[in-house]
Amino acid sequence: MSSTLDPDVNVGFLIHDVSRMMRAWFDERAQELGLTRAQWRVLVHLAGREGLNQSSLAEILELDTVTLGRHIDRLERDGWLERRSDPTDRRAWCLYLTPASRPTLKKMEAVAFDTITVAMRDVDEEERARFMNTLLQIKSNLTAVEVEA
Amino acid sequence: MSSTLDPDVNVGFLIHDVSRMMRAWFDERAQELGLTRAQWRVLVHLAGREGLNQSSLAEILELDTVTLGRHIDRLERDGWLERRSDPTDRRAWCLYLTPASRPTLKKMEAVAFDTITVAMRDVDEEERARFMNTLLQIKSNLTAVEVEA
DNA sequence: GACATATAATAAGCATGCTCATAATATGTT
DNA sequence: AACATATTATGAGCATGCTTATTATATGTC
Repeated sequence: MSSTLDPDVNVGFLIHDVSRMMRAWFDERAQELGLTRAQWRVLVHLAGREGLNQSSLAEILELDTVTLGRHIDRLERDGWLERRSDPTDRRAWCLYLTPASRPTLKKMEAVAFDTITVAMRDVDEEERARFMNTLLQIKSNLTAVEVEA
Repeated sequence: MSSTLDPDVNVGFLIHDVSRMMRAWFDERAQELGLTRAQWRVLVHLAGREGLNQSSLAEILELDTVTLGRHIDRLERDGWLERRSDPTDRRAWCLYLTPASRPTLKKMEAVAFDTITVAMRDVDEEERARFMNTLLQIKSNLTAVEVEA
């Protein structure tokens, strides 16, 4: 029978496992910096695009506005970003990083770099490039189907 | 600067995204079958190894015993598996699929197959094999580091 | 201007992962 | 037998993803 469905080599399970393991590795090292991986992801994508509102950022992150809203709540509470009211739309908030978050983002980057270094040990440059390409292809395939549906 | 840390091409974020998107795609199609992806994963790994206790199954799934315990609660409540007391260890439960779960597992397999088919569109056999190998390598790298730590 | 529709954000609540703490039982040592 | 330690499972509580419903405000149409 096809190996596709063998749980030990099913590519879906494998991606899920790898994702979970990388997350765990990263979170363990990043814990002392006071930001979770998901929170960091929000800040990274906000950096350089400040002034965005929550909906736009949610779209970039491919997250729900609800899910992002909760992250923003906690990030604001903990002093990583600011909500400023939008002068042109009273429903919306404009998002800005606080000065405090810059150095922490730098440190998180180093942890991310370490994570990738460990994960990719013994995977050469060519193989990494192929791997990334396949991931991008899969992402694009799934995005395409979603749009159709 | 290294592209490694660009959020749009960071391999960690990419794996995370792909994992999330595959999960969403799968869950949407599997919803009517009454099992979530995570629950299905538990049942698939239990099938063929019945009589296991929760700790052993948690180890196979690389899940926490707490996390697995909650899945078992719901799976038992919904009639997908049975807990039978272990005659040799009064702390432990032995786990068994119910007859009802077999046909549903078959259907879930079909959904899994479709998921992979969609995700892997335009990725040829050789590239798939390379992709799987890299995933396995990453998993092994992360497992190795965990053991060291 | 009034009404219908769309958009930005939040509230409530579920599933899934985790950690830390606890209860019950096994096991190994003395 | 008694005690210390390990193992099996659960309880409580947090973070992160989701969906559905609601509130407030914009926008487009009559």
